[in-house]
Amino acid sequence: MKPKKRTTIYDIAAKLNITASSVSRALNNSNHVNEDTKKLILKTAAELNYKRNILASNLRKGESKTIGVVVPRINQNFFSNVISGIEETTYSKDFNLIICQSNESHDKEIKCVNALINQHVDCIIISVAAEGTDYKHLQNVLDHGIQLIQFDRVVDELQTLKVINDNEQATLDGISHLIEQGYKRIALLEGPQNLNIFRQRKAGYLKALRKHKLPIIEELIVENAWTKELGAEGTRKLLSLPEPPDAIFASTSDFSALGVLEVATSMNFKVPSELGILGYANEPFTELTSPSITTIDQFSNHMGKTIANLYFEESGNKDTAMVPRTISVQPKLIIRASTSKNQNI
Amino acid sequence: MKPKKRTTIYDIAAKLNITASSVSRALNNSNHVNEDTKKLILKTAAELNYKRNILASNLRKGESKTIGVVVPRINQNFFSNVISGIEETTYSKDFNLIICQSNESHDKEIKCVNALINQHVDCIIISVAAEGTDYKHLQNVLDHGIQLIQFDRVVDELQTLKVINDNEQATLDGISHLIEQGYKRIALLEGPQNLNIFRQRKAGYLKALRKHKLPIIEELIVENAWTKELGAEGTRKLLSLPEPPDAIFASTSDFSALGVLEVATSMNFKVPSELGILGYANEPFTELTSPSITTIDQFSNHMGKTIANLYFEESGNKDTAMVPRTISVQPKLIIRASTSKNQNI
DNA sequence: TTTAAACCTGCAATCGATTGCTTGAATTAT
DNA sequence: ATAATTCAAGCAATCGATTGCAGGTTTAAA
Repeated sequence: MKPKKRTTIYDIAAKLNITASSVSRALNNSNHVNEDTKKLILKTAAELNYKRNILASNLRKGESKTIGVVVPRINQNFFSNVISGIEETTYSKDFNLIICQSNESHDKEIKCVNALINQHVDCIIISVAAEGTDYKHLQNVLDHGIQLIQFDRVVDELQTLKVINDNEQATLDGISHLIEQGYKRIALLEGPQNLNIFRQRKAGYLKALRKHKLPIIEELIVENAWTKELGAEGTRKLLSLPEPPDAIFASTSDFSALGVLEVATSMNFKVPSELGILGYANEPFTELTSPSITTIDQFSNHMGKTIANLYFEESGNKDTAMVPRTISVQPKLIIRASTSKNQNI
Repeated sequence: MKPKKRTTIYDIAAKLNITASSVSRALNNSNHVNEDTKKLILKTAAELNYKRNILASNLRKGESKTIGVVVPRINQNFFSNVISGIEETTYSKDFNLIICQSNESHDKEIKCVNALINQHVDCIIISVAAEGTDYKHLQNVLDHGIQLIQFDRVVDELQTLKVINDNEQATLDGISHLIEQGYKRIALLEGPQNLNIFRQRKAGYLKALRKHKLPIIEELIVENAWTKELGAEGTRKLLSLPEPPDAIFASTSDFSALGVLEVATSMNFKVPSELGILGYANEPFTELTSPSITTIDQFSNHMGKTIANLYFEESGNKDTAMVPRTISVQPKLIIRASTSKNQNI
């Protein structure tokens, strides 16, 4: 690690006996520089292996061309796909991406957000942690004049741009599909109700039952069945009931659905004939289990692109004030074997 | 987005009738400031919702406390786990992470690396794209005095810090396991040989065969079977041979192994009794297929932490020159049903 | 009481790039 | 040939934080 000094515009200027101003203008392709000198400067810059110091440039220009992303977990399929989508768009616009993960911890989320504010990022994209009900740190982002875009797990009260899946509609579609297949006692494994997505999925579930005039049975609704283990535990209880359900909607995730499948198999319930299973998220493994699991695809990569585009669209019109709005991406029901009571798929 | 001006140290100084120097010193907890004024400054800073401008600070200090990461794909299980591991460590050290993906494109990789150099990152962590054999851009990183750490897919010739899996040993273990199970005609689906990891896996395969005195049969070695589709295609050819193999090592990935499994099933080869399958990477789905797939775990999250720690260790001793060295993480063979010819697992 | 040391605080330069303003030269129009 | 315009390039301030040096005050030591 020798601290070899990097060439600056001054080095180039000195070598060519001109001022740094001209060098800067040439490098920014301004038309206030003679074409010949511009070429000469560019050539010299290349020779000296010049790399613009973005820190200085951004400081001067008061922008950072950087977007911060905070997600619960980078290595969760849905989020890494969203990030990948965001990256594809931001890269094409020459923006940098700073990635943080909250690990579902409210405290870490706050620290990450503050770190990003310090960095003077132009925008913060966030999907909030499961913990926490207090969102001063997000209000703080807005107070600093930084664009804030929430996605997937959003805080309704905050006036920001939001990109979400239509969880309620997707669930409605999914449950309706179950009912059409002939399932009548449909259980719900629900997630923490402080997160909007889980509230919406529950709402979709209830709406579907009402729509099809099915009774809502309290004992078929299991709280907080987020992980595979909790999903399995909930399923064990459900299937031990005097009148067990004939279908289970693992609203929290496909992992939970996997737990359902494993318990069902071990308790000798036949899937899908005796028990239908509906998951959420279209994790890659859902098409590999036997039977494969019916689930809901969230178009995560596309969602990432939508988010990034939203930012650039919005930052385009600096004159008009930001209008808080929500873009809803329509998820898609992926029908597979685990819910095909009637036909073979 | 109102361009609300952010408070600077000058605002604080003006309010308290002191100079920015003192404010700066107070904020940096220097002991050259009176305790009382320090407290007052900190209090005022909090009141004014002051956030240090890292750009200015870094520009002045000539450091960025930022690490750049370039991987082929963010949303690939192995890489997102490594990134997650890196993040956990860098976060605890107050460093930022800028993430880029090359999408396996050499050109994009070069652009990403240059963008990171522009950003004045302190370190670049990279796993190179499959494309490309020319690594001037990485040499360029070193020439700029930026620490460079390669991982997994490394370029041997470059004198840098490297963190790798012992691919050869892992493969040796895997193939030996196959042989012990009684498989005798073991095929290899190999990856692009410009990548070190695939060369090493091939080397391990050959070494294992020699060690156990098995013949090396050219027609059982299939080039470039990287994806699930290519793996399937290669398998179709292999299983159509007059003397088909009795085991296939999908050295490129578990996805390729999945292709093998699907083709084998559709061609009515019984796994594992008639065909053993060995994958690589321990993707989550490998334990969900039927039969589950034997594979090799790379301890990706741990690898990420190792990489980040290596950087901080190295940056600790600025006085001594960097000694290029390689840290080898030992992967682990995960034995599952797809190779259990003898016993049931 | 005098001298030395310790302690605060301010001044001003610095990091590298950008940009409004100005000047001088070259070009065009009258 | 002279005035008007265009063009190129330089000057100097600016973005916000940091830091070596210097000046002034207070405290401790002689």
